[in-house]
Amino acid sequence: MRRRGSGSRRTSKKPPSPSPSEGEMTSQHNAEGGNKIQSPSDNGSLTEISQDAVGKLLRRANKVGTSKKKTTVGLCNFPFLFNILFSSARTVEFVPEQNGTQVLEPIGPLNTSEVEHCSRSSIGKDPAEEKCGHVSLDEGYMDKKDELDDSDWEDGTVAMDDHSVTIELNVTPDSSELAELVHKAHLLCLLARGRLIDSACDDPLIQASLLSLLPAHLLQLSNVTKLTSKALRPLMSWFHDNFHVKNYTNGEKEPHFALASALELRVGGPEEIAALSVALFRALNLTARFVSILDVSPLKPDQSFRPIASGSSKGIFNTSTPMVSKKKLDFMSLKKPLSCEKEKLCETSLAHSLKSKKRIAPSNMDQSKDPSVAEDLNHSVTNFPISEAQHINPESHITDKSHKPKRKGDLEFEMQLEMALSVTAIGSSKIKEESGENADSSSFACPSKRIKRVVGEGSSTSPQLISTAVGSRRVGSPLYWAEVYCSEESLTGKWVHIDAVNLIIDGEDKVEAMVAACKASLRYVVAFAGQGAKDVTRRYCMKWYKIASQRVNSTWWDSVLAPLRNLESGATGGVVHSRTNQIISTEANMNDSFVPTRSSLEDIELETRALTEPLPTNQQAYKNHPLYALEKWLTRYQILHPKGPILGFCSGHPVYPRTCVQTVMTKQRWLREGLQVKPNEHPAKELKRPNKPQKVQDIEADDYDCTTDSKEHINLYGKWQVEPLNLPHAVNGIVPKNDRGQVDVWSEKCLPPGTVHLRFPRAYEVAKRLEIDSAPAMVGFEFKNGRAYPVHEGIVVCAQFKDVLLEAFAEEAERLKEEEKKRDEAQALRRWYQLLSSIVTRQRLNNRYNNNWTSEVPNDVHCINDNVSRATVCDSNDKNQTPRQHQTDKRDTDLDTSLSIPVKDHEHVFLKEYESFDMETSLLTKRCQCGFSVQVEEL
DNA sequence: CTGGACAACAGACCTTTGTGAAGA
DNA sequence: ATCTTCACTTTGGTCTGTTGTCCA
Repeated sequence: MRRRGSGSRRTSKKPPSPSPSEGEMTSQHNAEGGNKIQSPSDNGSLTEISQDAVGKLLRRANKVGTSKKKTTVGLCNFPFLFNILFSSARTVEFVPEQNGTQVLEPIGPLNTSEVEHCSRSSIGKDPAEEKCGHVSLDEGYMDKKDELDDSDWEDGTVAMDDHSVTIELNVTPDSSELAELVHKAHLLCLLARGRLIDSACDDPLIQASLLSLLPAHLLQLSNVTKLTSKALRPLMSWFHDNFHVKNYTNGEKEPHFALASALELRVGGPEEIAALSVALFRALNLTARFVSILDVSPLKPDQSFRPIASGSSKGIFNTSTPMVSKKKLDFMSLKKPLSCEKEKLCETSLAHSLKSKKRIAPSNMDQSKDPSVAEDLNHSVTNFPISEAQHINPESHITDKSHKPKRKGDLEFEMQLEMALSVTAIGSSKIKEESGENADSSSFACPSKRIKRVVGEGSSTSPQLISTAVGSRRVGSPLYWAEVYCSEESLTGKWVHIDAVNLIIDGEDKVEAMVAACKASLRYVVAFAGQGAKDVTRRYCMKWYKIASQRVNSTWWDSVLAPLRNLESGATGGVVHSRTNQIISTEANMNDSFVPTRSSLEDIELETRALTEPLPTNQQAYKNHPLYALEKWLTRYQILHPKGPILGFCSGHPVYPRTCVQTVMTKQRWLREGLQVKPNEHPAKELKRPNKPQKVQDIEADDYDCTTDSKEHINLYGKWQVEPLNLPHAVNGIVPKNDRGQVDVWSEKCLPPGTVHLRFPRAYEVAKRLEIDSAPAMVGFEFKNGRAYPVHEGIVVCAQFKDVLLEAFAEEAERLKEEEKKRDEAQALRRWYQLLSSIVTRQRLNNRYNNNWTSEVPNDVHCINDNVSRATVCDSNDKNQTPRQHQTDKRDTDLDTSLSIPVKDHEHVFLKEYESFDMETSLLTKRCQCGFSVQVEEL
């Protein structure tokens, strides 16, 4: 089945729960299912921001849609945006039992996995790569779409291939705006997604299940008061032995349920495994965060968006393409001896709580045994058995420094093989698509692909190999990990990076290299805890200048994160968990004096990182670098002052701190800032004046050579060369004016002391009438026809006249209003007179030249007030002002005469009973007892 | 293959204070 | 003679960011 356009989409049935419209989104959602938002400040603002962004997006897309341009990129995502945001709020008070039922619904409300998938995989990709594969995805889309303007969706091309959606992306001329909106909305989605996972990590059931699996000696970690990263290694070894990353999806399951499934099967996607590690830490009363790279669609258009996420990371997210084939799983399982003990344990612990009927073959289960765990207690990560590690997790060998390759070819082949197995479903499907052959065979058949090794220089561990097939799609990129707060890790404690997927502990400085090796960038790294979030990109990104331009406007991002940061710091800052015995009370309730909190210490740490970024190696990076500058890349109006210190060199050019870069301006520009150049200051910089055709000025310049120099150069001055503007004071009510008899009011700062700027209209006339000295205020220039025209607005007067003038203006305004009213009334009278005169004239002419005038009288007689039951037709002054009248039943042959006879001493009375109304002509005929009648057109 | 340097290009920015003829 | 209105003509050079190409 292949559906295209909205026509066919309309036929799809709606999901059970109606989707709220844009405007009602928040309220409806909150009402639905009784789910409340925990923190109004949090979700309120977040939702508002989300709504705003999504609303803009919709409007923008609708606009583009109506202009017959394909902008499917935004359209596809809108419905998901709604849903993801709902999901975000929905999870705050999450009850596992309820969700179990939700998840089991065959087609429920669009869940976030679809959103995630689509947003990760759909945006900005080539049509051929666009596979968003979920039926409910399309249905959710349909549902929302129906509530929106149908017509605006016609241009989006969504073709369905069985269970997949093809999205075509065409770049529109104003796509930058759209790209930014999509970027923002996508960010919000991923934020919400992170909160979902974080919420799942707090699930007591999952935590309890994890604890039940944990060997007794590892349980002691919960009593450790002085935690170091080293102490976590046995735990991570055990975890890594027992939980495996697979190209496996938990389908459409809601995160809590997906986590539970992964826990039960001990196999899951990277996100699930990382989340389980977080849950485990939290179960052990450790302060832990779930950290995720928000792999968001590009901020700028025309940048292809290839999600970092490999298919393996989409465990929770459903994907369009089938996940790793059964064959692959079997292949993996064949390598791994099984241990069913854990599985049984797992089953018993979860069987009652989880209704999952899915069970992966036991072959996917654990292959490690308890004894090995015991042995590994004091084992470092790098001593992990090579073969086992490789088999357990293809990526785990990355961290293995002691691994000795047999032969280069063999190693490459093995790596390729394992990568192929661990690669995402999308990856495998892409291989199929691109090579047109079996994914397995394609990956196996290319052992000659070069292996790139990225050596990460770790602080705690030895250099690690990060491997990826060069030229192939990105695989193994870390997307999710945990951060555990280790109080003994440094003087003040430290958040320690723990990547359970790749078995890396305290490898924060390796993340960037690993991500870079996968041809990705970490633009946003966000840590989630306590339903909140905090941007910790600085911790992992050493080359901030590379990502700064790819990040959204920091003001917006900070405002989005502000409420989430509070939640996050509330959860991790001081008292960690209410159920914990390990109270780390570094927070406010210590005493009144300032106590540095974890959050504030981390802020300082991140800020320090921002200020100690290493010098870039390429010159262009200095162009807009926030910390460093090369003189070469300064702009026309920039200068180094002071010129030093030199922080280093780049390609022979000295590197200066950015703080030395000062902006220089002309005297005129400083004037606008309310500043003037100090006397006897030499220009800090001279610019060559552009060679404009000077016309007459050239001739003058020839005559006065002494002025040529200043004409040819623009003198620029720095901030240190200026002082506050010293304008002449207003004296004796006289406004100091310039040589043009006006005051240049670039800003309020430019007003001479003792004067005010009055902007009301006709101010000049009012001041003139009161004989108050004033000067026109020139507020700027308008450029028309290649010339500058001064723009005047209001006047400048001495401050003491302000009130007088304002009063006068008020009186003037009142007077003008009165005059205008009188003028209007006079004009109305004139027009009435004109109208009635013309009517009478017309009647007279008709009477004189056309005896059958009555039949031809147009029905254009308008009675202004048709509710009036009386009409006075006598007018002693002007008989011609009688309303147009005609007698139908008693016609005088000489109407002119009849009209000329004043109807004195009689006032026509039109009684209701004598009225008649002609429906056809809408004419109401009123009759007086005297026989006089008036026709009135009903308005 | 990658990154740096450079050129080309497009868009943004800055510019910065009437006059003469015709008609009322 | 004086005042008011209207047409005139639609810059253009430089900076800056982006993109493509070449080369080490």
